[in-house]
Amino acid sequence: MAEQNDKNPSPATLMDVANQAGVSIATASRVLNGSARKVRNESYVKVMEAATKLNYRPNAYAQAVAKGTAPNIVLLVSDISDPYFAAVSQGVVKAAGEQGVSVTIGVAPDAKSELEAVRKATATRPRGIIISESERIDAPERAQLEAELKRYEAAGGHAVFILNRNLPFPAVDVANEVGARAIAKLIVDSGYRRPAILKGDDNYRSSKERLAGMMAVFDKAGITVDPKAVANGRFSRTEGYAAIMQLARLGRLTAASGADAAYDGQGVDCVVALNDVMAIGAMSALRANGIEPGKDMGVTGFGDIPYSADVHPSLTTVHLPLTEMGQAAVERVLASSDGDADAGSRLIFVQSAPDIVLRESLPRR
Amino acid sequence: MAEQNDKNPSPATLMDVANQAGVSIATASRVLNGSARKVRNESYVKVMEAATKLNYRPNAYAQAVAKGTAPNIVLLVSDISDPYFAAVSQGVVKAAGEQGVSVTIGVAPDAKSELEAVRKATATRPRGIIISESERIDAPERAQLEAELKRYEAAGGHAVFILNRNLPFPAVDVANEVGARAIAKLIVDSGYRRPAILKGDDNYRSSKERLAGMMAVFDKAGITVDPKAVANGRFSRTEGYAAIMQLARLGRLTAASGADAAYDGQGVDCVVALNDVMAIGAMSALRANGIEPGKDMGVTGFGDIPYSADVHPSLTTVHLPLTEMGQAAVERVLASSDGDADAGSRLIFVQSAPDIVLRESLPRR
DNA sequence: CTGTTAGCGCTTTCAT
DNA sequence: ATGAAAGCGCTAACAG
Repeated sequence: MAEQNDKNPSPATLMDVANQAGVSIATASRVLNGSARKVRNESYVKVMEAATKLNYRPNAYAQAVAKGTAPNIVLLVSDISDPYFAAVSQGVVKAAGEQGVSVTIGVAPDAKSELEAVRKATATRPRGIIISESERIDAPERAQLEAELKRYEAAGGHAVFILNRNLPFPAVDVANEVGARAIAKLIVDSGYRRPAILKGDDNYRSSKERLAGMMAVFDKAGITVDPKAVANGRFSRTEGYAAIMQLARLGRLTAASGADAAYDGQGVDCVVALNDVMAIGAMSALRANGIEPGKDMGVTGFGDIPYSADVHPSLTTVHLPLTEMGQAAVERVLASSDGDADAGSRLIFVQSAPDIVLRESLPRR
Repeated sequence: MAEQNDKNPSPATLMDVANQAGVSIATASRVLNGSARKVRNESYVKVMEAATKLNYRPNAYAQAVAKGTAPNIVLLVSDISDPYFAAVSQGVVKAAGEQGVSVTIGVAPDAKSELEAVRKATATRPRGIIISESERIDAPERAQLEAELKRYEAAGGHAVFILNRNLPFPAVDVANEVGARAIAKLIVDSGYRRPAILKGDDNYRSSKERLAGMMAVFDKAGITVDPKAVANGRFSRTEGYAAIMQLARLGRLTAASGADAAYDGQGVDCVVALNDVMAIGAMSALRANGIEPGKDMGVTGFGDIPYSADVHPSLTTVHLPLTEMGQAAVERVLASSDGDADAGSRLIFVQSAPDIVLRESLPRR
């Protein structure tokens, strides 16, 4: 009575397959996973049959241990439910998938969890670590993060940031300033003169560059942005909303609110957000204050996340190649990890001239 | 001249730490990773110091191989950039993070890639596999998928579906029908009589149940849904858009288009989408046909994805606890995997009475 | 409490 | 072309 129990709770191993096929475990390994198959056709077939019959699946971890390297890359984002990250992630996953490497997505909203996440990630010795943050976080953890990643690199890993060039690692970048100039020009040309600015942390490159580009154009047009109309916040819907609520509460937005209004009591005529989700949050807040965005006040974003076309009113913004940015990051990681020595410079530019997307939130006035 | 080269390209191993600390590798393992620390305080300190100095990070894969189990769960979604999945994913990542298990997100838009993804996933022997699909896919791969997952379960794994109870695996579920009834009632009570329905595949439970719930209410209200006003599509923005375009092209939507119009030439007075992204796509398509959603025609969705509040007009829909659904899936996976034998029934209900969210897309008429 | 010693499943020389 | 054997880094009995 052979105990050939069918519901054996453990998966077939390479050895099982080898036995079943009547070959050595080494041979089995060669046909199932190895590279150059120097295996006689006969045994090749036997092994394949055995594998199919036993439903063999290589243990990815064991392979990783034996090979000393893992077939995955990890992607760290601040928030998956933010459409910006979703779009970037999509590019990462797509590109990685095409190369047969899987991606582990980690979510780290703040510096502390980010450091933890990186530590966990390095413990898995992935081919690469891609970090896409919503802002530059100046925290004590920052130095540790850098050290950790440096060690990871020294150990043969590859770290790439997306839109953050503050740390000494390769970074995917876009022509933020060019895009900013373009939309600022549109704002001016459309007849707006008193912009409120919703920006991110000054240390976050993207925010800084976008701001610089816009300011240059405003200056040239003779517009001096009133500091009373500038608000800070993280690049999130919530903070875009909060920023406007705050401005409204202080009476800065409209002339009606009296002397506190920005621009010498005239109030602002448009809200310029340095990122789409902030713009979307801002529109909601404007409405909460009885101001109809796209009508009583112009609004612009930056990024062109997929849903910016669906919001109310649809958002006039700067198109950024979000998906491509994710892909570029993967390419860089994989190229470096394929021994491509120093695969290019530290900055990886994607698309040189961001297009501006004209929609309804910034009507000519 | 000690060759104590600092830029050694390979990370410290447990052995390095043990040597450095002057203890056995077993002891080092105990203090660094093991559970019950039965280690003398003195050696504990020495090991910790050595570990810090050498910057030791356990090799997650080696641990997994040695332990025979991995500290992660994999989440398979059809599309990360879909806000529905983003919200669910967020719940999954959050819940998993709290338990110290990391999540690997895979993207599999169709049956074929899904099967592949599951195969890759099982090769990594994760604690669990959570599958969140946008529809039921009837394809030959389906049987293989089931077989694969069954094998995975037999090997001690745990598979959980989110909103798909067609396969014999645990599934997170919500009261679709109740929600559907509620919104149908709202539609009727708001004065609408000639709904167009945008549904998903009939084999996809969520779509089917929502449809059934609505139909029951419409029937009772004496409304017979005109088959000419019913369109199929996947649960995506694109297909919601396409469905409406198609209906418009056939002249079904408005009385103006003549005899082809649904409801005996009267045309429809509202579009009822069985999911939010379809509704959003539909609104865009309506506009493309000169019909202003929320004004000329009512629109409803189902799901209450975060951005449904921001679209134009904001969407009246049925709230689904998206994040909680993700969390519930994780809890089930972890509970089962913690030996909680048969942790509950096959269906995991989240929230029994879906609320309906009143916004602007369905004004009283 | 701590060290020894087997493995975990797989890859990879190194012989044959 | 194929097998034997030595690891990969870590865990887990099993003695002390």
